[in-house]
Amino acid sequence: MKVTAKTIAKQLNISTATVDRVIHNRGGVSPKTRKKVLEKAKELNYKPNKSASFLAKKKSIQVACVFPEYPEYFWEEIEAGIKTTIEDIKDYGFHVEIIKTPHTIHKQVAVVENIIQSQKYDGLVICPTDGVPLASIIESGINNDFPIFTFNNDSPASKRISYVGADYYDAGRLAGELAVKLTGTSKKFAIITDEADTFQMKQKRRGFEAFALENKQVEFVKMLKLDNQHIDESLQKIKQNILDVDGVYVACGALDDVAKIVKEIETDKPVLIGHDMSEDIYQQLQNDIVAATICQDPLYQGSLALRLAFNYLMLDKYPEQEDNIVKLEIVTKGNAKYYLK
Amino acid sequence: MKVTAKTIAKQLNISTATVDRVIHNRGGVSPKTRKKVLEKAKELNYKPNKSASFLAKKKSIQVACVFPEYPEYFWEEIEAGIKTTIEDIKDYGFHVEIIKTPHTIHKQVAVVENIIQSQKYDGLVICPTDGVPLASIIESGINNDFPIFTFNNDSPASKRISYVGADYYDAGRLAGELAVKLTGTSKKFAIITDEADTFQMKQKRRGFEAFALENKQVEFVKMLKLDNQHIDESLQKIKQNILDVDGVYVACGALDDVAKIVKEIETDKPVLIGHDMSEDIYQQLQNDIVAATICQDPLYQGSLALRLAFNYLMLDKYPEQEDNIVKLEIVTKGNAKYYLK
DNA sequence: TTTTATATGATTAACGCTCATCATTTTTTG
DNA sequence: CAAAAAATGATGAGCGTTAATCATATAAAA
Repeated sequence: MKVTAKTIAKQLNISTATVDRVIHNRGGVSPKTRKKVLEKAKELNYKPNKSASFLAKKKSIQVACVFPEYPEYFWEEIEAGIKTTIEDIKDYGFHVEIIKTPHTIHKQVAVVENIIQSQKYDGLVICPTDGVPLASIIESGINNDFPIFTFNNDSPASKRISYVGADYYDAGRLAGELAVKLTGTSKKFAIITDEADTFQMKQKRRGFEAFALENKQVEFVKMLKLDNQHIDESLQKIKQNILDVDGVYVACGALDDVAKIVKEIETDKPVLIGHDMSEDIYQQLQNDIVAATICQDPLYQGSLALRLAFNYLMLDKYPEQEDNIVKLEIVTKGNAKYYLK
Repeated sequence: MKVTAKTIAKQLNISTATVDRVIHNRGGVSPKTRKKVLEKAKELNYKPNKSASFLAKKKSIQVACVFPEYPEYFWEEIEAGIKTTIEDIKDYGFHVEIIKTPHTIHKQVAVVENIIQSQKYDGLVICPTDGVPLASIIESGINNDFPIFTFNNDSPASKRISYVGADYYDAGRLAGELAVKLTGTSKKFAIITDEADTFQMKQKRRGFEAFALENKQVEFVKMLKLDNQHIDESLQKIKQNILDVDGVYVACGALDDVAKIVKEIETDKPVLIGHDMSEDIYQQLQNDIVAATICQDPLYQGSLALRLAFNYLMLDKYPEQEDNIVKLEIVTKGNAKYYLK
C-alpha cells in the first residue's frame, strides 16, 4: 500500500499540513505532536513523493554551465552527458544554460565575471581552463553566496563548493606503471608535455616521475616539450629524441600527433602511452602504435557535477565530499571500442 | 518563461485537455486543431512535465528483480546499484522487489515460475544463473505478455526483451591481449575454468583461445579445470601444472584462490589475469601477484536493466537495442582503488 | 425534416505535496 | 481578570498533467 502524508495524518487525526511541517522542520508544531508524527513516519517508512514535492514547490533555479569550446571527442561527450542530465532534471525546475568559452583563459575569466555580475543565475558549474587566474573570482563569488562547482579541471585554491574530476598525479603514476609493464627489461622513458604546462599536466608529470623514481629498473626519464606554435618542426625534433627510449608518455593532448611520428620509426618503436580517446587514437590503438591510453568517463563527470549543484540548490544538500575523484580507465586495443561513441 | 500545456491552450483558445489529447495521440481531435497544436508545441518546444505527468497518471507497476545470492563484492555492488535506482524511480510509481535466489539453477527456476504464476508482478528483471534451462520459461512468460529483462548473464535463446551485460567472448580476447602484452617473449599460457563451465565461461575461453590462435608468438594454451568439490587438492595439482607457463588466465571466479598458489611459487611466477574485483583481489594486485583483472561496472548494469524495464512498462518505450553491451574495464595495481568501494 | 450517431471540444476532479492564510487554544502581561 | 501575544493546528488553493464525463456541433440515417 502507498504511504502518503495523508496516511499519517489520518492515523493521527491531524492534517497533512502538520505532517508536512514536521517532515520539513518548519516549526509551529508542539513537541508531542511532532514526536508522534516522526514515529509514525518511521513506522510506515514514509518518504515524501518527489514528483509531487517539486511540483508543489514551484522553485525555479537557473544555472550556467561553462566549459571551453574544444572541437574534440572528449568535449563532445562531456556536452552530451551534460545535456542528458539537463533533460533529466529540468522537470524539477532546475534549468541549465550551456556556455562554451574560447580556449584562452582571459576570455573565460571575462565570461565568468559577466555571469556572476549579471544576476541571471543562481549558480555556476564550470570546467576552468586554468584554475589559478579564476581562483579569486570564484572565491569572491562564493563569498557573495553564489555557489560554484568545478569539474574536469579544479581550482583548488578557490573556495568552490566541490570538484568532480580525475586525480592527475595518480594518472601520471598509472602511466608510469603501464610504461614499465608494457616494455621489456631496460627502461628508458621520455615524457612529452607542451608549452601551456597547466596544473593538470604538471601533476601528470610529477606522478610519472615519482613512479619512475621508485622503480629501480628505470634508467632515465627524458623531458620533452612540444612547441604548439611550430608543431611539425617540433615533432621532428622529438622524433630524433625518442629513438633511444623504450617508452613514451604523452602527458599533453598530442597523443595522436606523437603517434604519427612513432609510426614513422621503422625499428624498435617505443611503447606509446597517453590520454583520452578519439577516432584517431582509436585507429592508432588498432594499429598497435599506441599501446594504451588512460581515459575518464566524460559522460559521468559533467553529469555528476550538475547533480551536485542540483542537490545543493534544490535540496539544500551539501556534497558529501569536496573532491569527487573519478575513475581512471585503462584502454588498449581490446577494449577501445567501448570508449568510442 | 515556462511552457506548459496551458500556454499552448491559451494561445490557440482551446482547452488543455485538447492539447493533452494531441500530445498523446489519444484521438478525438479534428485534423486541423491537431495540426495547430503540433505546430505550436514545436514552436514553443513544449515538453510535458514529467513530475506532473507521473503524478496524474497514478500508474503503479510492480516488478521483481531476481539475482543469485552470492556473498561477493561484485554482487553487493550490483545490489547497491539496483537499490539506488529503485529509490530514483519509485516516486514515478515503479516499484521493485529484490528477490535473491540460492545459487543452484533449480531453485532459481522454481522462483521464476512462481513469480510469473503469482500475478503479483507486471514484469521481471533477472540475472539468470544459467540462461539455458530458463529459456523456455522466459519465452512462455513473454508469450503471455509478461516482459522479462536479463542482465549480467543472458538467456539469448529466450525472447527476453533485452539484455544488459558484457560480451564474454570479447572479455576472453581482451584477457588474451593483456596476457601477451604483460609477458616476455615466449608465450606459454594456461587457462583455468571450473566444473560448472557455464555459457559465460565457455565464451571467455573461446575468446582467449581465438586470440591465442591469431597470435604467432603463442606456443600453447593449456586447459586446466578446477574441482570446486575438492578445492585444495585441485589447486595443488594446478600449481604443478602452471610451473612451466608464462601466463595464467582465470576464467572462473577463483582468481583469488589461484593467486594464493601463484604466491607460493618462488621463482618465475606466471603473470596472472582474471576477472572481477574484491578486497582479496585488490591485495593481490597490490602485491603484484595478480597483474590485471577485467571488470565491469556493477552499479551500472543493474541500474540500466531496471531503467529499460521502466521505460518499457511506464513509458511504452521499447529498448533501442536488444543487447546493451557494457564496457570491459582493465584494472591493475595503479587504478585498482577506483574499483573498490 | 426529425432522429440518432459521431466527431469534437470543454469541464473538472484527482495525483501528493507545499505554504500562505486563517482559526483556535494556550500563555503571558497589564 | 481582560487583553494582547504567542503557540499550535486546520483550511484550501495551487503546481502541470491526465482522463473520465459532459456539452455541443456536425454528419448520417430515418
